[in-house]
Amino acid sequence: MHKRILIVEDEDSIRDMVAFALRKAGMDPMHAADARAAQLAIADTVPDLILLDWMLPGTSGLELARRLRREELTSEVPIIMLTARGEEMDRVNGLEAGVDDYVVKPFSTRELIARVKAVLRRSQGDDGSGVVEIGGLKIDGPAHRVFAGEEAVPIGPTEYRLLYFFMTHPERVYSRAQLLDHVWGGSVYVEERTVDVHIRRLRKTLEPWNLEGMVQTVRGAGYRFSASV
Amino acid sequence: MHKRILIVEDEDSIRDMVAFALRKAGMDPMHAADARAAQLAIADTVPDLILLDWMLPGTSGLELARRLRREELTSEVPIIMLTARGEEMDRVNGLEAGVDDYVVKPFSTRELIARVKAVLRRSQGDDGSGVVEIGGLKIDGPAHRVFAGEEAVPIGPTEYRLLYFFMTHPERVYSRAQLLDHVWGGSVYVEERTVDVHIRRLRKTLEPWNLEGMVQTVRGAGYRFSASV
DNA sequence: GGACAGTGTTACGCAACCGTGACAACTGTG
DNA sequence: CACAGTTGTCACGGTTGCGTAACACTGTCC
Repeated sequence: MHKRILIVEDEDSIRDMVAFALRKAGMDPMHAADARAAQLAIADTVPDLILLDWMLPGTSGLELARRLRREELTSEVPIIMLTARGEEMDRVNGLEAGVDDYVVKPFSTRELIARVKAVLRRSQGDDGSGVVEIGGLKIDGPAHRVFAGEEAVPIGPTEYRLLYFFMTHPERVYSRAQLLDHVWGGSVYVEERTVDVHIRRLRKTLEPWNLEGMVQTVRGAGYRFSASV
Repeated sequence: MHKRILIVEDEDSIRDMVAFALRKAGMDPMHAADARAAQLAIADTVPDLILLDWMLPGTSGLELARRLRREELTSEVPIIMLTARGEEMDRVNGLEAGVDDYVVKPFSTRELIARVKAVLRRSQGDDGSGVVEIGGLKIDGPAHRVFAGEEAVPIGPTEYRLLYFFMTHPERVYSRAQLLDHVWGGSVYVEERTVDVHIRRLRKTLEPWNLEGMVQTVRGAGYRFSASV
């Protein structure tokens, strides 16, 4: 789950500091010194988040943000602005341009990482409410309920926990042992094949809505939950 | 509907001032001087809201907030942080830890009370009138009455409190322990199975209006009150 | 194409969980 | 003090969901 973060910043010292912090936090930093380099980098690989310096040589950060919003590929990539103190006045313009958050220089790397994580969380549907929705399937943690579209899905406790884990960790393969750890809780011993059976049961409960394809088998590796069939 | 507010603050003067203001506003203040005392107080009775000083001797307010969020019983008790000016930098950390609001010292008691009320209102689906209506069932807090459509529903004290809690916290699962804490009040010890019996009694009182389906069992998790069947 | 490992499917016994009715203790009232 | 209303607890029975084994099936590698 290495998140790719593009840093658009002309000062080397700040760029290196941020890159180091991001790498330490398990993310994958790329960088560009100005707007042109940023667009080239994005054309190559669309990042999961962009850290954008307000003041850039040539095209300003604000102008770049506006452009990125207009492009289809980048219209949903979250942007965090790096601003110097005193530039805060322009917050309004930033919000208008679709910026997701601000960090005021000088900032601690801890604060930056916290904001990056928060924005990433928000951008992936996890808004902290405990409700996750993926491909027509919705799971409501607090209410302990599952919906396929508008209909409630009857589901047992273990199937529910399994589905909840999958929906909060989609697009990723988990071995039977890992699933036992996360869903059953590690301290109890059950056979690995038990996972298979519950996978089967989960598929069966999703069958009436033709969603059983979301639970996918990866031969020799485990199971994956995915929106795409 | 006396709301229990826990004040976690080591300075006597502030604590007393806040307690006095809260009492005047019709709430029920408890207090603790540090994190340890706070946890003991909570173990006795889960409050409806926590006022938490940022700087505490020993465990910091932030750390305590994180802990409380992890505990099932207190995971949804709203927290308002009391911070000194200049500590605002750490807002990010606070939001991450699930803090609901901030009040910056020095604050007026009027402001504090306003925030407390706002947060309390937000934390339960209460618009302030004390009257809640869900799916044909209406509960009138001030009048201490329940209506199914136009008809009054005869209901006992405990059933009433249980129903009131459910109707102010619908669409959400509560374990028996949580219900005991919120409806019975925490400081008394009763068996968890007692909840079952009162659930049963509540269902029976709602039966003549075919509303017993609103009280739902979630096997292995607890009970939920919901308009949808 | 044959052998084998990996996976899907089904059936079954068991344990956990929950609903229900009965009952005794408690409370307040006249 | 008697009585009605209310409450907490217990015990029993039924149901649900669970883990496991056994077997069928599928894909892969030589």
